[in-house]
Amino acid sequence: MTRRKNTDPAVSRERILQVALETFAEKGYSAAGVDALAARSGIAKTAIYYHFGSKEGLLAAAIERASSAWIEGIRSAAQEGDGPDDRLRRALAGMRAMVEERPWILKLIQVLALEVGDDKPEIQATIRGIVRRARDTIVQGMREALGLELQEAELIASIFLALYDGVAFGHHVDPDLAPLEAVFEEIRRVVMFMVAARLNPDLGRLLDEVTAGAYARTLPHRS
Amino acid sequence: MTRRKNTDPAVSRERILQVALETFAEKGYSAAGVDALAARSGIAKTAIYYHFGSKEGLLAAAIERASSAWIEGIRSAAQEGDGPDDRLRRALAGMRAMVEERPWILKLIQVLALEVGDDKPEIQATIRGIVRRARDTIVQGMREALGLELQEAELIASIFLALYDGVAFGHHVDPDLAPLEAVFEEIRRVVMFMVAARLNPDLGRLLDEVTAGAYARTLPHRS
DNA sequence: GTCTATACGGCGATAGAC
DNA sequence: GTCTATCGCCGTATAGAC
Repeated sequence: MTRRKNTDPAVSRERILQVALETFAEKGYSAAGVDALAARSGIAKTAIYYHFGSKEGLLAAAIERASSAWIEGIRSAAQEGDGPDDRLRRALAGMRAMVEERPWILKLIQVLALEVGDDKPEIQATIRGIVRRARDTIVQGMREALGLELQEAELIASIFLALYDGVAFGHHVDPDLAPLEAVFEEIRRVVMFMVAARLNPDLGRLLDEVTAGAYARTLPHRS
Repeated sequence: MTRRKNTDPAVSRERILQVALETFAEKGYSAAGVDALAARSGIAKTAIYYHFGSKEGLLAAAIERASSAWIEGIRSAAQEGDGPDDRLRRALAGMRAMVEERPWILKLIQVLALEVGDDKPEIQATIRGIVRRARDTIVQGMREALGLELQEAELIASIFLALYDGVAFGHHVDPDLAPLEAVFEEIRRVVMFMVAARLNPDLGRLLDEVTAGAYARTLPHRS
């Protein structure tokens, strides 16, 4: 009648992932030692290596999980919206909340991509998967919101995503650089601009002319 | 008549900085050991600590130098342009060249900000200084190009910078996600849009209406 | 003030017995 | 799966030479 400590390996995996994510978020990746993770999760250090192969593998697995929840959260928030404009607003509200309340998710993704998995094809693939999924979710969201296939939807989604990443990074570096309220409002207008320019090619050209005209009006003749 | 090994400490400093930047760029920050840097530069390991205090301090110093040259390069490229439109094009060409040819500069800045100097006020200050300088250079560039003080110029510059950072990150993660050619062309239009919307407030409102109209036209009536 | 030699503690990772 | 032991490397502190 000996009680086995852990009948299910999945339980151990979950426990480690949870502790790892908490600790990485709290203290940063490199500052969180594997020994400490093992102690905190009550699981042997070597078991971590058995499950995830390396500390980097652990980070990748933890991020994989967290980013899925994160993408899904924004997606579902957007889906509650009524009409393209409202959907975009809700999506942006969700994205902004992430930057303000859970900045470590994006931070850890960036750390993993920049420092850790630079020459590990498997980890690179994980990150690419996350980025692709995020982009494809945006594309799908635009498709649903507009009810049609947008030209260059993937390009727009990529830029949208890049803008978000960059804003999150900038806010992490210097929260006072620009107020998030204004930044996200401007992102909204920029995204609307990019979409509108594709919905009607004439409109795109018109916008180009209008912006060019704005310059010309400002500078009647140079030198 | 003994020949002193090093009459000038600045020479040592320069040598280390140069080697460090090369090695960090080549192998990544954490993968480049201080031992290797010392061996490659022919300077004792502990001398590095004498000059820069820590490995992080060394990275900060190396980035400080590199980013100055990098900002200045883009700034001077833009200044050769004739008129706002041409200046923007040249600046973007310079920025794109940086992403393609020297991606490690931005990468190292991001690493320093995200992982390394997360809780070291001095290093945080260094990074903020770089970001602020980059943003202010953009603001100044717009001022010179347009010949007037733009409303919300700092907001626009921040978003421009964020967009650039994000694109560089995305390209590092997955070069095939979106072609740089198209991405930078779209950035150009987005920046022009943001600027034009400020040059004439009516124009800003018009653009909002036009984009809103584009949606309405696409979806005459929902459900 | 500039640099070197030596030594230390800690980390990620591995090997082998259970 | 866990445990113990161990390895090699890294960043760092210190004492002292020029």
